[in-house]
Formats: sequence, C-alpha cells, structure tokens
Amino acid sequence: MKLQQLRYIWEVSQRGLNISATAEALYTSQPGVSKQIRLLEEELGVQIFARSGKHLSHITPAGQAVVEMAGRILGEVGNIKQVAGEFSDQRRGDLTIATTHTQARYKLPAVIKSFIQRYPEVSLHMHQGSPVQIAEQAAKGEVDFAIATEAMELFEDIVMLPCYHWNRCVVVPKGHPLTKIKSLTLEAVAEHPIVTYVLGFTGRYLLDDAFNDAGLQPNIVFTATDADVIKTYVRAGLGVGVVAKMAYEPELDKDLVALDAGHLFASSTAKIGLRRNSFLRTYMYDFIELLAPHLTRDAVDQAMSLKDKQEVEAMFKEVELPMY
Amino acid sequence: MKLQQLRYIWEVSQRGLNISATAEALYTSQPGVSKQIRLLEEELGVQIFARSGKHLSHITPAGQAVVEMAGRILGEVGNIKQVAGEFSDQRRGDLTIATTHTQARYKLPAVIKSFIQRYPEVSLHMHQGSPVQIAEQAAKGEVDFAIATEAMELFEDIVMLPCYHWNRCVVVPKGHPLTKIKSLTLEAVAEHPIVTYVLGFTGRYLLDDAFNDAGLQPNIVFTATDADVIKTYVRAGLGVGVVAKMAYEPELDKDLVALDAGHLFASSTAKIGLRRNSFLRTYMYDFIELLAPHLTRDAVDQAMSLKDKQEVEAMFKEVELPMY
DNA sequence: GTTCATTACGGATTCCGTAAGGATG
DNA sequence: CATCCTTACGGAATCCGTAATGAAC
Repeated sequence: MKLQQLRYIWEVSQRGLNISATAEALYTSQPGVSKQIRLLEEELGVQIFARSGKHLSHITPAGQAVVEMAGRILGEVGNIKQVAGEFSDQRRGDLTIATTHTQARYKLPAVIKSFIQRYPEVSLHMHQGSPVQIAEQAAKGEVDFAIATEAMELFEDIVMLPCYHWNRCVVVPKGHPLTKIKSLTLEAVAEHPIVTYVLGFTGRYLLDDAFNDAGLQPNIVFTATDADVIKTYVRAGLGVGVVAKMAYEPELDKDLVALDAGHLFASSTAKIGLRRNSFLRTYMYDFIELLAPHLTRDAVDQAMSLKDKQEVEAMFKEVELPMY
Repeated sequence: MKLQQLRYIWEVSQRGLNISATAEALYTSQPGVSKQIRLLEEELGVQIFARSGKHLSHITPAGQAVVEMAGRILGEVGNIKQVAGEFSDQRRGDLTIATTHTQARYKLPAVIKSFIQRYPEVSLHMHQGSPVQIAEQAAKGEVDFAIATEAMELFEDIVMLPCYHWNRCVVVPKGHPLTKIKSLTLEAVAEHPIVTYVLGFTGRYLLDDAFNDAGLQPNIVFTATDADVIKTYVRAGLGVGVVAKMAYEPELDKDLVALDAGHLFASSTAKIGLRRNSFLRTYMYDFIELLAPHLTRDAVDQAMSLKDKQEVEAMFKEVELPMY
C-alpha cells in the first residue's frame, strides 16, 4: 500500500469517478492512476470501484470505507507537513483562504494588510467562490480556511467559529424618496423595486424572511452575487439596493446614500470554517485572531476539540461579537 | 513521504531509538532504514531524531509530533487492511490475542474452542506475557486484544471493557489443618506460609491489601507468575496457595483441596483491552461476545466511541458480570 | 573493543509516461 | 464518434542489500 494509491482513490472518489480528470488534476498520466488503483485493489483483495465495462460506475461498500479512511490518512499527512513547516521556520509557509465576494472585498483587505505586514514571507492564496464551493474546499482540505456567512453547516468535517455579526443597509441614489422618510420601514422599502443578492449568498434568505413575516411581497427586480454589481444597478436607477452595511464605502459611494436597515432584518453572522483535526500553523492562529479578536489560539483549540457543532455553538453563546 | 518511512520512524521511536534493532525487527537492512529516515527528514526539512555523533540521542520536539501522527496514520492503514479483509471474506483472517497465564490457561480454552468451531479459517495467534507487556502490545497495535486483570489503565490508547469478576481460593494438600476449620478467616490463613502470585500479576495487590487492612503480616515464602507453579509448590509442602478460583481443576487437582476465599479478598475484574480507533472484524466481535456475553457488537462500538475511561466505566456500572 | 549509524555502490524492482486497444453511451 | 479505461512496453528513478568507514560508549 502506498500513499499515492490512497491519494488516487481519494481524488477519484471526489471527482465523480473520473480517472482521466483525476490524472490531469494531479499532473500525471491516466494509465498510471488506473494501474495504481488496480494494484491497490489487488493488494487489498477487494474492489474499490465497480466497473461497468471500462467505466467506473460506482463505489463499492468496501471502497466507501477504504476511501473514507484514506481521506483521514491524507489529512494526517498534510498535518505532518504543516508541523514540519512550523518547526523549520515559523515565518514561512502557505496560507490558502476561500471566501465570498463580500468578505474578500470589504472585510478582509484590512485583515490581510496587517497579516502580510506581520508575516511577509507567508505566501497567501485566495480562492473566491460561492458559499457552497468555499465550504467544500475547506472540507476537502484544499484550503486552510473558509470564510463565509452560510453553507458551512452542510459539511460534517468543518468546525465553524463565529467571527462577527453584520447587517444590511438600503442604498439609494441621492435624492431618492426613501431619503425623505425619517424612519425606514419594511413597508416603505417594499414600495420600490429591489436589487439585492442571489439566493444562497450573503444571507439573502433572512431578507426574504423579513418581508414574508411582515406579509409583504417585495418586487425584486434584479439579483447579483456581489454588492459591487448591485450598487451599479442602483446607480442605473433600476431600484433600491439592499446590501451588507460594510459594502457601502463613503469615499467611493458619494453618489449613493446608505440608510441603516439593521432594525428591519435579522443580523447575519460571518464564520470561519476550519477542517476538523487539522494542524494549524502559528500564523494561521494569528490570522484568525486578526479577523476576530475573540478567537484566540486557546479558544480555537478548544472549539476544535469539541465533538459536534452544537457544542461549538454553545461555547460562543455568551461571547459578544462586533456588529458591522 | 512514504508509508515505509513513517513506519520506520515509528518503530525506531518505539524501540529506544535503535535503528539496528528496528531493521532487524522489520526484516530489512539497517542502512536502508537509516537512509529512509534521513530522506524523510530532508523532505520535511526538520530533524526528527537528534544525533550525538552517530548515535540517536533523543527525539526532537518536531519529531515527537511527527511520530505521533505517523502512529495514527499507521493505525488507519491497519484499519484499511482489516476492512478489506472483512469484505473479501468474512470467515478468513487473523486474530492475535495477548493475555496472561491465568486467562490463557483456565478461562480462554473454552472460549477458543467455540471460536475455532465457528471460524475454522481464522488463524489464531496467542501471545503470553506479563500484564504490562500485554497492554503495551495492544496499545501499539501489535495484537488485536489484550486480556488481563491489570495494567491496561496505563495506556491512554486502550479501551478496557470489563468481562467478568473472579476471586481467589486457598489451595492446600488434603488433610491440611486449614481443611478442619469450618469457616476460613484471614487470620487462619496468615498462620501458614503462603505461596502466591508475584506483584503485578493476577491481582496480587488486592491480596496484600486484605492482609494489611486486617493488620496481619503474612509470611509469603514463594511467589510465581502462574498458578501451575504455585500448585506445584503447595504439593511440595512449601505452604498454602492463594490462587484464582478458576485455577483449581477438580479433575487434575484431586490431591489438593480448594477452600473458597471469596469472602476474604476484594474481587478482581478481568478486562479486554482494545486499541482505540481500531476497526474490528466480525469474528473479533464474536470472540468478544463468546468471552463476555454482555459485550455485544453494539456495546463494544458504543464503548469504543466514548472519549475517556471514566465514561466507559460508567457505561458498565450497572451491568451484572459473572463471577468465577 | 564492541556497538551503532552513515556512506558508497551495484542489482533488482518499481514507477511513470507514451502508444495502442477496446468498451460505453 | 467521442469519451474513457485498460494493456503493453521501454526508460528512468527508486529502493534495498552488501561492504566498508567512522564515531561513541
């Protein structure tokens, strides 16, 4: 049995049982992968993948179990490398973060600026994607962190730590009728066409909930995955925008007015997702603490050692998170 | 990084940092081991073992962490093999048990007889040793089970499941003065020279405790690690024997008399020790259940998933174990 | 002086990539 | 017919064992 064979079956299982795609992703030849898998199956005396003719059709029950254990092994191998890196040079290494537009664009720049000042030799990689993609990458160990507001609860292997709350504002062009009202209400907002996030992004569902609960049927004329696009269409006069408050930048958005809507919608919580049982480098702990000062090294370690998500939630129940 | 390299550093760390001994134990050449370790260290960029000249002097902190993770990886590799064996043929495989003389000689024969009837194709290996050796073998994964009365609590990675209680009897030659008393007391026993187990074996410490608590100073003239030897010296007239009740065999020991001493000493509990996180074959579950009927597959799985020994103890608190 | 780890080197094995073949949908 | 897995084969890299060297206790 070889580590590479385990890596092959793991990757194949993660890529829809496609050996060709796996070989390409691992920068090797496809017959090589095919052969090593076969060798492993022979050594173990069980089929891992069921073939229909020359195509892989599904994973056998035995394969299911083996692949799962292979995943754990590969995780530990990654940990060994991390530990080795940590001991060989505290200041060097890689940090790979997957996050959504909202975080990448409005919240993370400041954090990253501090971080690269402190760790100039760590090479930083950012992956942007949808909440589901992000969480998946973290669950598979492709990235060190996932930072998002939603979807991370879908993966069992992820520990989610709450970072901060945030809420929304309504952005309108200067002089818009809504700027004339003294206190903003859902009813007032619902009278105008609305431009906001796509479902599954940036807490969109909380917005729908609020209107539903108030018995209102808002006219959502346009949805986008990020606030930059939304603001563009608000400028074009398509409607009023509902975006994260932190997406309003006074400097750049002088032509728009932001009306606080924190009292209209339930607040969302941005979380950082870490793969369970992963070893964290010192600079990773420091990054987390820069992002969310209450997440000290000790707090992170403690949360990672808990068994289920409910215990983690309970652990942070009393903590006062900042609101943006 | 290769699995063999991990196996090498793991074995070296377990064998007092002796590469030669490790190479021999793994049936390979010592320069080969030396080289692979060096290659791994180069790849990881950290020293795992500190050298003083040409001797390994100690494990570095980094090495400590790496070796620990290597151990987990090797454990999972073993599990993969077990799973594969389970799926390829339910009836074939290996079962390796480490146990003490008392269990091997008096309790296990019946269990094993049933077992080999049910699983004639499983090849059975028994390792006999001291309680500490046994527990260590189980902790390292060298054997599937450890069965003993003591010492297993010393290893963090072992889950101990209580199997049955047992207590002691006093064996004397026919016609011995003790056979004349109507109810046996500690005081009566203490008046004679005693032959019993050595410390660390078969609950010897409970025997000392009982005499101490009664303020008695017994005259222990001979100790052995097993009851066969003890009985031999009782026959020779050296003294009265204190042995496990199950060690008295009416058929074979017709020349001796066993006097029940269950009321004089606290009872001991024989336990089976399993390595945490290990995958068990179906026949292993069946073996355990033959040994201790209350340890069903579900009960074992449940106990294995518990975090610490105290929880396991609590789980079996209410269970009535047989007494031998 | 014995034990023990490293270096050097040659043979065998293993691994990997290219090219060709056959099955599937 | 395009996709995809398997087999076949040759070159390269790796691994392993023997022998020799050198340091430590």
